[in-house]
Amino acid sequence: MSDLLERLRGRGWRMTAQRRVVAEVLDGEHVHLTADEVHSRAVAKLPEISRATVYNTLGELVSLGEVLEVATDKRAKRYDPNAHTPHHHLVCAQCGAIRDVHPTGNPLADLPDSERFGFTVSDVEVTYRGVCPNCAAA
Amino acid sequence: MSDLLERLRGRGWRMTAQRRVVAEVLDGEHVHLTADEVHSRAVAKLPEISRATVYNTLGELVSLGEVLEVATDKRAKRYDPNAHTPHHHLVCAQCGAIRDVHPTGNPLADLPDSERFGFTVSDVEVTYRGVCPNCAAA
DNA sequence: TTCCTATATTAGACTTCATCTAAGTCAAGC
DNA sequence: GCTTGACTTAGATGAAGTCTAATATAGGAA
Ligand SMILES: [Mn+2]
Ligand SMILES: [Mn+2]
Ligand SMILES: [Zn+2]
Ligand SMILES: [Zn+2]
Repeated sequence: MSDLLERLRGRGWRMTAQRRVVAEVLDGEHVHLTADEVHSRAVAKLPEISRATVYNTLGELVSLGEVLEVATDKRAKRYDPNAHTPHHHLVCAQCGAIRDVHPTGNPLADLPDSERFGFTVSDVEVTYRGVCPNCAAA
Repeated sequence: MSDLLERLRGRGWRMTAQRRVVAEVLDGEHVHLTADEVHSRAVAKLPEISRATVYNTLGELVSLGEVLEVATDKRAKRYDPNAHTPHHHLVCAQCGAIRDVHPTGNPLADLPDSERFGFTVSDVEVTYRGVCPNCAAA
């Protein structure tokens, strides 16, 4: 994730303790935290960081294309640092756990012109739903 | 939609003016209204209907499987009366307009076992994004 | 038809998630 | 070290949705 920090500095981002901590919290694979979860974890490293700054920073990271917003359930949005390798999501309908997945096939090619209603289609998002092994065991 | 009313009555649903009006408002193709939009349109037909009743009724219709909740953008949920013919959605990124679409292909088959992480996968939802003709013209 | 009651409706308080504001702070260039 | 415009903050505000407890009514019973 210091790649990220380098890129951000290069883009003229002013580096602050708060921003560094948010970026650190977002490091890892299959990471899809809510803003509140990011805030809790950030507070553990930097007790005085405010919710507003977490929201501001996440919003900036999204604008810069470094983080994706995902809205898999109907609750709080989640933030996905895996923005540079296209992927889709597999969501547990019970506990909300999310995994990154890479299906084969090309869903964009599967939408015939007759089903495009004159839209310019640029993107497709596939969400698989099911029950995770943990929830199935319980 | 009187099909719907018949089915609901058959299931022991107590028929009230409010429920009838909500069901009427949801009639049609490519209908994906927010709860607030349903309420506004219902008020036009039955001025004293409350927001709580609209939310209650929509929730019941969803539980009964007669209406689907769709969360295509990060704003209010939308309610989709087209629950009996499986379909996906094409969303205008600018104005939020939604069309029902029927892509070819079988995305469930496109998720290899190695990408299922032990989940029991039961459902897949495909959301296409683009710009509608209206927004492209403007 | 009238009565009864379980079910439905209502206004408005409350919750959650998110954004905004205006005052204070500080990173980084000079 | 200064200066300054960008950053951070607490708390107010807003939007979407849920809950509550008082009131009304659909539809079956008599
Ligand atoms: Mn992801
Ligand atoms: Mn639809
Ligand atoms: Zn689970
Ligand atoms: Zn549009």
